[in-house]
Amino acid sequence: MPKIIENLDIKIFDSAIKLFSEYGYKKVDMKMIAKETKIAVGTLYNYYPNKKKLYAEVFTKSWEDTLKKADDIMDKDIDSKQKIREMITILYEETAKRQGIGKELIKENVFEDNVFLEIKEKLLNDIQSIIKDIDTNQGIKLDDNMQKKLAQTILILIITFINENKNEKDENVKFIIELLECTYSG
Amino acid sequence: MPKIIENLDIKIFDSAIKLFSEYGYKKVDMKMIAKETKIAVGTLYNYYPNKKKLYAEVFTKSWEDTLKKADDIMDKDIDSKQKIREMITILYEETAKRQGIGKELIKENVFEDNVFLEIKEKLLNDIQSIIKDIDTNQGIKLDDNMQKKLAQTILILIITFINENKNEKDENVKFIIELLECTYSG
Amino acid sequence: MPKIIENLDIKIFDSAIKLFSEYGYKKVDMKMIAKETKIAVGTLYNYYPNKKKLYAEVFTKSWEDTLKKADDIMDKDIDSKQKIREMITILYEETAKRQGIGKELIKENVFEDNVFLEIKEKLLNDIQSIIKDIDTNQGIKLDDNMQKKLAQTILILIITFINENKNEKDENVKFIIELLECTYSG
Amino acid sequence: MPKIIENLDIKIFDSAIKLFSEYGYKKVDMKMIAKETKIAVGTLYNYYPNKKKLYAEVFTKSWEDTLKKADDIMDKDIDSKQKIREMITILYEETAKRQGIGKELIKENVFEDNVFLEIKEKLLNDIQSIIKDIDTNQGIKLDDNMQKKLAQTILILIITFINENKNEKDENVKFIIELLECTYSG
DNA sequence: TATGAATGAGCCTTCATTCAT
DNA sequence: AATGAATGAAGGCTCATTCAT
Repeated sequence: MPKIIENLDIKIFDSAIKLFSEYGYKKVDMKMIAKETKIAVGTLYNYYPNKKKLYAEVFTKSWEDTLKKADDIMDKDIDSKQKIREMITILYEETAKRQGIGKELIKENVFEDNVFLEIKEKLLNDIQSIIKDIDTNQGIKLDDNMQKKLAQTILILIITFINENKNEKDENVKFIIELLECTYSG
Repeated sequence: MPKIIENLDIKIFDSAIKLFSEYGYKKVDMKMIAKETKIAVGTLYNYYPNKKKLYAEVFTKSWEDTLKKADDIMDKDIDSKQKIREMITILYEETAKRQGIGKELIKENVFEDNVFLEIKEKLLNDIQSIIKDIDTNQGIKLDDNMQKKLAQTILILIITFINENKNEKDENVKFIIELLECTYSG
Repeated sequence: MPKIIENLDIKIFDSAIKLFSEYGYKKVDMKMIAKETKIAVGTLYNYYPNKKKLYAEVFTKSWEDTLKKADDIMDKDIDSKQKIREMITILYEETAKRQGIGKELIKENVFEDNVFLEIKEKLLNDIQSIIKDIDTNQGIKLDDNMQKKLAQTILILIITFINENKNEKDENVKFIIELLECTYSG
Repeated sequence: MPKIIENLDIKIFDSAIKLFSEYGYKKVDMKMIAKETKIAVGTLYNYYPNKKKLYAEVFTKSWEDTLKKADDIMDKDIDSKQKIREMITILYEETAKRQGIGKELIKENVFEDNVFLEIKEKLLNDIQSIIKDIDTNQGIKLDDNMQKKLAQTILILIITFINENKNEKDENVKFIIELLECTYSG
């Protein structure tokens, strides 16, 4: 068995997530990631073929994780208002963990790469289907385009508030929830 | 014999705004701006000390312009619901003109520079004061933090929808207005 | 007028030809060329878009030069035997000037780039047409494929002998000429 | 438990010859050779100290093989004209098998290593001694330098024609033979 | 002041080789 | 002896900025 550092892919991933979150894609260079992981640059390339792919991986995986947690909530047997609350809360908390990475969802022109568009689409679809779910439970019927815009609103507000109003988690979440509820009752 | 060019600072500014709007900060290089202005690269540096400052200038000025237009609407003697509508519409249209530039408001960590934070703060303050105005007219009293978040929401939704739902101007504007109105009635 | 180094394209070209001749494509790096030219690396890229293109330029130009000289001889009003002699001699002398560069004609798989195949094709065509010319003058009629192989033979022998039998210019040239003449008389 | 593999040196050699023949020195990397041999990269280094040496080995051995076959023909009891034919034919066929490897004989400055010069020298000596043999049989006396150049010519033409006129084996061989015969009769 | 060529730090990526297991 | 992950020097290219004219 060869020289081995355990779970190096994960360690690299973690360094990358940390650095990308803090500094954003551009300012992080491969040497930084290697240094943070305490390995040589070349080693990175045994696990991720290039910087963009590494970023894409970090980006995708972390959002997928988040979505999984959101889905888990959807499956819970609780009333739909409560569901919304928990959902927004979990999305908020997870996104907060990786600030710099959430933002890439907005500045898509940094990457012509489709990975980002795809994951965003997927993310929005998921949120939208959660909204649809809630709609059904509440006996309300918003049209598709409305649902889509609502999903976009939720996502972007989460990202924005995390960055803008750093220490107001509870108010931020409350605001988003109320906005959503108001839409239903309005 | 150096040719003397009149209003060169403005000409450079115009080229810069055009290019940054279309391609965003990163993809525009100083040569492009020089070429568009039909001057030499070196000349740029006689008017703007570096790329970042030039961008900041462009960014600031163009948003200030927009805000002026929004203020004009506030001074109009029309009912406050109509005001909201016109306001959102004008913000939307102006922002749409310079996509690439609007987005920088979100990805602020690209620049450690405060110019962007400052202008954003100013922008939000202005929108917030417009909201406050409307509040007063409607006899409603939202607390400051609420107002601030509402301002943030409006701004970010405009930027987002312009980028995401390009050809749906009317629906986009309508959605934002309704969201806002719902908040008041809710 | 900006800072300027006169004929820098030519100076770079000359450094490149010198280094590529001596060390071959692979071993020469852009920094070496810059250093030899006494300029910064970036400056190279103002004149040649990348290493491969620079090499291609050097390669093409130097062979075109050689061919021009060969053509001049073809136009001379001398007997065709004498023509062969002068032709081979000039090809030999010119090629000798840039050893390392001649050899690229053989190891074409280094570059998938067509520039090299094209210039080789052109070179062989030229030599072949010279051969055809001589044929006509001598009242001999070799078929095309034969002429082509003869052209290949001349070219490759020149390159080979220059590299292998460095200090035997006269014998090398004589050998090639005799080989060619023997073909005609045989 | 390390698995012990029999004749691993030979297996590596075979993989290497196959890959170098097909792709040339540069494009083949150690991982490819390891993969082809179905062993680990590290294992290669237990048998060959580095890539260059492995290549040199492959190169040397395969040419030695070829030469042995050429020698066998020399020992045959057939008329010398026939000998030339068979000799050229066998050299051609063998060289064709390993294109990528033949070419290294020309671009020797890729390697400062002497192995290539040595094997080339040996190869040329062998061909030259075959020529000498033929000379004697034909009662002709070419001087040494002439013989050497003839040997160089044969070798280089074989390599060249294989690469340039891929599907013309018979014409290629015929051309080389005639060139050689013409020298004798001229 | 205008010019635009010159500068060079900086960054991604490759791959032969090493070495812990 | 076999493994294959880890290493890191090396090299191509970019582009904001400088500065001689």
